[in-house]
Formats: sequence, structure tokens, C-alpha cells
Amino acid sequence: MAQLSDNIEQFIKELMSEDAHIELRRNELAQHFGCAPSQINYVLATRFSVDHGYIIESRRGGGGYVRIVRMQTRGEENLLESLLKRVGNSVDEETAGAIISNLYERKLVTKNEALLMKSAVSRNALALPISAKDVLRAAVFRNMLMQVFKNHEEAKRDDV
Amino acid sequence: MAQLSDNIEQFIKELMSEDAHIELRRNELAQHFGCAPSQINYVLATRFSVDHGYIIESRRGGGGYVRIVRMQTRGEENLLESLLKRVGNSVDEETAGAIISNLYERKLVTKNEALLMKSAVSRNALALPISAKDVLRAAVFRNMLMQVFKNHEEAKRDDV
DNA sequence: TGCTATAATAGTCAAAGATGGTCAAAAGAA
DNA sequence: TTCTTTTGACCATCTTTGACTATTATAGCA
Repeated sequence: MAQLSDNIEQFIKELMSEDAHIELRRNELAQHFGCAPSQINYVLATRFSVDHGYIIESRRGGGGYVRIVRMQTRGEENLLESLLKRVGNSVDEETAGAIISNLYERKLVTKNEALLMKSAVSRNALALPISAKDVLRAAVFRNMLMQVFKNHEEAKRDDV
Repeated sequence: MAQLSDNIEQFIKELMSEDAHIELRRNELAQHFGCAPSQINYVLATRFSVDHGYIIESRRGGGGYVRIVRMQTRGEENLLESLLKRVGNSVDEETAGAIISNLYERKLVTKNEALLMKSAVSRNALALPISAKDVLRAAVFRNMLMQVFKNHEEAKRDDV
């Protein structure tokens, strides 16, 4: 069942398919979808976070706007490094999920690989007290991240 | 006398006669049968479990759903079941690795996927006392195994 | 010109709403 | 009795809304 949030997400992604950044009016968009303006913030927070690979800028007042910018892809070595740093010793499921989605959007992993990674770091998989969960998730996730990049290096070598 | 559970089971199976996967609202279905919503979970647990050849996914909150996926081929269905049984509540790295290699040989996972799985269940990933390690590894592994089979079903669907 | 009030935006956060999950006790069947 | 089914209370998760707050541009006034 298509949720309002899903629809808004889709709408924004379509707008962004042409350009790497768009600017919109929060209130207009809310009116277009017949919802509370803060709904837009919810969608941005849950689907367009930095971990998802987007940056939000905005301005209030007359002529205000919300700008969504798709982060440019950095070099891969850099990316692995920064992702490992981001994950650190502890990471929650939401953040890990966002990062995985982002890897998929960057075509660094296939859909199946992404799903596999999500299943490995899911709540279900890590049956431990919550605090320990995040720590463990980080360890498993870091390992998989490194593997993703190894796979990728391997693939490039094969291409040649 | 046909039990409520039997009726619900039949109802779901009829829905699934056309498609290998359906999505339903737990509450709606419960209302349709005039029973407690948790009754649906009972039916799913007792008649649509992995060893019956089904996999259940769900989501809570607004727009939530329960999705039932039928494993299409007998051989694979048995395979997942027996693998899950073999893994059980505890599994060492070697055994997990052997199973993953086997999945690769059967072409149920790609090489990259296999490596990813190995990285998730490796010693390194599960930084815990050894005894707990095997238990945790089993949990993570079971989750990934189910995902592998879900991916496979998905792929078959896409082929069509 | 410089200041101020007002209008036009956007942000935050907590509460309410909408689902599904779990588990143990009660009820029913074998 | 013993096993299976059914129910209900309580929990977890995700979405939507609304009241209150913060910021900015601009028109009007001193």
C-alpha cells in the first residue's frame, strides 16, 4: 500500500532524476499532497539523510525554500574510509540501512547484495541486549563493507 | 468441523493460487474472519512456516502489511529447511563457510554474495567470547540464508 | 535612512493514529 | 489429560498531524 511518505519520496526522486539538486517550497509540496507541512520534514529526515547520500539546505522567511542536493560520489577508497569511520564501534539499524541503500544507489552493490547485508545487520539477526546490538552490528557491518569494496576491486581487475 | 485456522489457511492458499506471493493486512483479514488479529499470526506460524515452504515478511505502522512468499521449487524449499536445521542455534565458522561454498556451487548465490556472507559470519565480525560467537553467528547466518532464498524467488519472479 | 511590525516561510517535538508482534492464559478438541 | 486453537493484554514500529518556535523579507513609519 503506497504510503503518503512513499509517494512524496517518489515524487522528489523523480524531480531529482534530471538534476543533482532541486529546490522546493515546503508548504506548496505539502499542499500538493494535502498533508501537514511537517510531513515533508519527516520524509526528508527518513529518506534523504546524509547517510542516504543527500544534503538538505533550507531557508525560512519570505522566499524560503528547501534544497535537496545529491552528494557527489567521492573516490572509492575515500568512500570506504569515510563509511568505516561513520560506522565506528557502534551503529544503529536505521543508519546501517541508509548506508546500504546508498551503496545500492551508487551501484556498488546489487539489490540482492544489499538485501543480504540488511538481513545480516537487522534487529532479528543480532539477538542481544540493545546496547550490545549496536556494537556488534558495527563489527559485522564494517566487515561486510570491506568485503564490498574488495569485491569491487576484484571486478575491476576482471574487467581488464 | 472446519477450524477457523483451517479456513484462514484455505483462504490464503486460494489467494496464492494465482501468484506466488501476496500481501495482506493482518487486521483486515482478522476482521473478515471475525477473530483476533493474533490468530493470523498463529495460522502463519503453523501453516506457512519455512518448513512448509513459505517465507513471511511484514512491516508495522501506517501502511503496514504481511507478505507471504511461496518457495516455488520443492528442492530448494527442502534445502533451506535443512540448512536452517543444520545451523540451528549455534554454528562454527568452518561449517558456515562450507555451507556458503556449497550455495555458491549450486549457483544459489554469486561469488560476491558468498564472500559477503562469509565476511558477515567471520571470527572478525563477531567480536565476542567464543561460546557466544557461535550462537550469534547462527542467528546472523540464518537470517542471511532466508534472504538468499527470498532473493532467489524474487529473481524468478522478475524473469517472468 | 534606519527601525519595527507583520507576513511568509521553515523547523522541532511530542502526541495521536495505524499497523503488526509476542506471549501466556483460556477454551476447545482428541 | 494432552495437544491445538483462540483470545486479549501489552509491546514495537512507522506515519501523520498540530501546536509552538525560529528565521527572513518587506512594507510602513519615524
